[in-house]
Order: sequence, then structure tokens, then C-alpha cells
Amino acid sequence: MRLSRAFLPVLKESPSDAQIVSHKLMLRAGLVRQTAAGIYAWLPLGFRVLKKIEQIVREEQDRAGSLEMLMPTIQSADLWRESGRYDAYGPEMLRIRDRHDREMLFGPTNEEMLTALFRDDVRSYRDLPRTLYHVQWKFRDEVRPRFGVMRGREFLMKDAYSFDLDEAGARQSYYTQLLAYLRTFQRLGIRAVPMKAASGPIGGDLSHEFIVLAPTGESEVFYDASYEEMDWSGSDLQYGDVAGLRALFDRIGQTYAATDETHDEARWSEVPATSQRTGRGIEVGHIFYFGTKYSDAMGLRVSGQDGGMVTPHMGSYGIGVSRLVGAIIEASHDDAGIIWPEAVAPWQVGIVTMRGDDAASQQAAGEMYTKLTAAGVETLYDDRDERGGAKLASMDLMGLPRQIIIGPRGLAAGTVELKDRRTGEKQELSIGSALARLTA
RNA sequence: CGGGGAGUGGCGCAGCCUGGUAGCGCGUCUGCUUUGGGAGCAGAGGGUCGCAGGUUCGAAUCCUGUCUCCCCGACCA
Repeated sequence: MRLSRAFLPVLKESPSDAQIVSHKLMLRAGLVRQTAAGIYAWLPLGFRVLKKIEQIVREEQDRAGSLEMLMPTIQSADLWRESGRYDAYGPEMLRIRDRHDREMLFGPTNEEMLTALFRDDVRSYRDLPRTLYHVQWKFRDEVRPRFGVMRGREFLMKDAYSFDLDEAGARQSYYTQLLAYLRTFQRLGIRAVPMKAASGPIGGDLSHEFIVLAPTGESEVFYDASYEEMDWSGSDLQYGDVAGLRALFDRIGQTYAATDETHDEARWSEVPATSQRTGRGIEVGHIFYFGTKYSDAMGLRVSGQDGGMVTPHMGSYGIGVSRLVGAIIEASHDDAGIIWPEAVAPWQVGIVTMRGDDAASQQAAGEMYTKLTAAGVETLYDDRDERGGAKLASMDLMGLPRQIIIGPRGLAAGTVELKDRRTGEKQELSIGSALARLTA
């Protein structure tokens, strides 16, 4: 993308509405614009990041055997009356009426809808287990939206739902999602620690929150240092490996991690002092098993192997996709701006010319842009007629992992500068070796 | 939902108390000079001051109502 043709409105000053760093940076770098309280339009830069996160989440769900589908944003109130949640949900549910005065709602989640879909088409134990998911916009009419996209009213969420014949099967589905989550967050380039949630809807040990560690997080967290050191996503572990998944789950259960809500001083004191870590965190995912709560209420039953009827056990698994954009920025930025992890960066490389009036620089920049793009490297070329310093400042703000800086001085010596956004490290390289480095 | 604050060019703000027909910085546009880490000078464009009533010769300013947004708390993927 050539910046001269892009829609990337960058601001020097933060709008006064923004309080936390990710919100300020998202506005300044032109990722989003607010259109109403807690509702945002995603501008091209922000949308690219959102799509990248969504795609990684999708790939890891698919890899774990979940089946993607798409359910509507608007749901019928009748569906929610079946589960009893229409009255129970309260004012966070956005209720609307259509032209025939039928009661509708903008979905805050999809347990009812998918349970009904499953109920209407699944008859036999042979069709279980299944895990289905979609990535869809949700709406929760928060009393007080804040922190930009981290606590918006409209948000993009991946929600998966598992159906199993019994609790043992549901546990297996749960472990599978647990591993999928570890892998997803690892690929996103952030550290997200699984923490046992306050209590699952039906109690038990099958409910975890995934917390991104960031100094500005909403809740205080306590965890064992091995969450920073070990590779929890077990690259060798297969999804069908029942014992392996169980071992992973047990290991997580034995390794302390809790938010201030669930913090247990007695267990905490058993963690060696040298391994105790405290910090703050942002919840970006939540998985839980809820048994037959919805299948019971909504009459989902299938024929069992013995000819009797079986009520499936369910679980649901959410990841806040839009919230992750803010959470990643909270976890990865500096005074100059955003520092995108490689996997979610809107572009991998940014090209800047220091002297817009230098024909040789423009020539070199244009060629590098063409070659990188042809090689499949996502590149943003700042070809605007701006001073070098201004371009570098906005490049830092936008947070692309690597910058190529081209100027007459370097070109005279046959070199360009390759800068690493995260470390700030700069290297003078020939154009050829810079290209080789970036396309490697 | 309780408490507090704010709506004035794209962004950040002043003006309001003490009514007289709108200003500053940044950004935008033009020209010239510049050019290796958010340039300088000169000029220009852009706002019926959230909206609706009211008071007044006259309202950004005073009064009433209303809408929106933000902050603190309680609540949350």
C-alpha cells in the first residue's frame, strides 16, 4: 500500500475522550473512530489487524476440529424465553421490535440459538461430539462503556459451543479448546495465562479465563513464573491424544494462576517465592463447561446407543477478537506508539524516504516496494511529500515491525537502513541484503 | 444505576462570571525558503458556539428543557 493513496488519518494529539494508552494510540494511529458510546468504526489500518487476529483464531479453531458457521446478530426473543434468559438477562440486552411489533434482540451470545439449531437437526448419538463456532459481532448494552474497544458495547467475538454425550466427553472438548487457546494466543504474539475462573456456571474445575498480562490491566493477577518460561502450547501434542490433553489440563491446574477475585493466599504461599509473579491483566478469553443447562431447558435430546434418550452436555468458549486489538497494544507499545507482534501487524514492513525531493531515493524505495510486494511481504510505502522526520514518527506510531529508511547519504554508500521497531536496532545494509533479510 | 464533568472549525483548547455578533495552537490548502528523526516565513479556507424554547434592541455568554459524550463507583467477553 502506498501511503499517498491510503486512508490512514494520523493525529498528533489524542482526543480527550481517550484515557488509556491503547485507546489513545488506536485513535492517533487511525485504527478506529467512535461513532457512539462504546461503538466503533474500524478504519483500514485497524481492520487489517482485526482480520489478522480473527484469521489466527479461525485457523486454530479449525485445527482443533471446530466447525465454522455464522449465526445472525439479530435474534428472536422467543428463543431466549425457552431458556429463561430473556427475563434473566436484564438491561444489558439490547431489545428491539420489528415493524410487526415482534420482540427481537441484538445477540449478546448464542447459546440459545445454537442449541435450538442443533436440537432441530441432530437426532442420534452418532452425530456427537461436535464443536461449532462463529466469529460475529455481539452487543451488550454496558452501563458504562470505556477503554475504547476493550470495553465497547459492540464487539467482535469468536464463540464456540461443544456438544457431547456425557461429562467425560465434555471434558475432552474442554481440554481441546484449552489447548487451542494456548496455541492461539502464542501465535498472536502475546502471553495469555489461563486462570481458573471464579466459578463455572455449574461449579467444578472446568472454567478458565485467559488473561493477557499488561501493566494497565483491569484486574490484579498472581501467577507462577513457569507461565512465562514454559511452552504450554505443546507443539507435539495431538488433539486426539486423550492422556496428553488430560496431562496438560492437570499441569495447568497444578500451576498457580489467579485474578484478585479467585486469589487463594494459602495456595499462593506454596508457590516458591522466586516463582511468584504479580501483575495486572486483561481478560481476552473465557472457556467453560455448563453441562445440560441449555439442552435441558430447550429440549435437546438425542437417541443413545442403548436406544434411550440422552441429554447432551455442553460447553462454550469465547475469545474477544476486537478486545484483543486493544489488549495487544496495552501489552506492546512504547512512548512513540504501537509495537505490533509480527503475526498481527497490519503490514510487515514500512518504507520511508528521508528526502522526498531525491529522485534516487524515490527510485530505490519504489523498487524495494515492488519487490517486497511481489515476494508476498506486506509493505506500506510512505511516498507522501512529507519531511523524513514526520514520516518516521508516524511509522513508529503505526507500529510496523520493521522499517526501511532510504536517503541520499546511505544510497551514496550503497546502503539503506533497516530498523527494528521493537528494539530500535538499526543496521546499514545493501539494498540486496535488506531485501534478502525481509523476504527470508 | 448513583455521583461528578463537558459539548465552541478535523484535533486540543480559550472566550461565558461582568451579553455587543468568535479567537489561539496543531492539522488542512497556496506560495517561497528549507530538508537525515513531527521545519520557517507569508497568505488562505474552514465554526449559524450540541439541539429546542425563552429573556433582551442584541445571546457562545443569562434562564428553562432536552440530547450526546466523558470521568469515579457498582457491573462485565
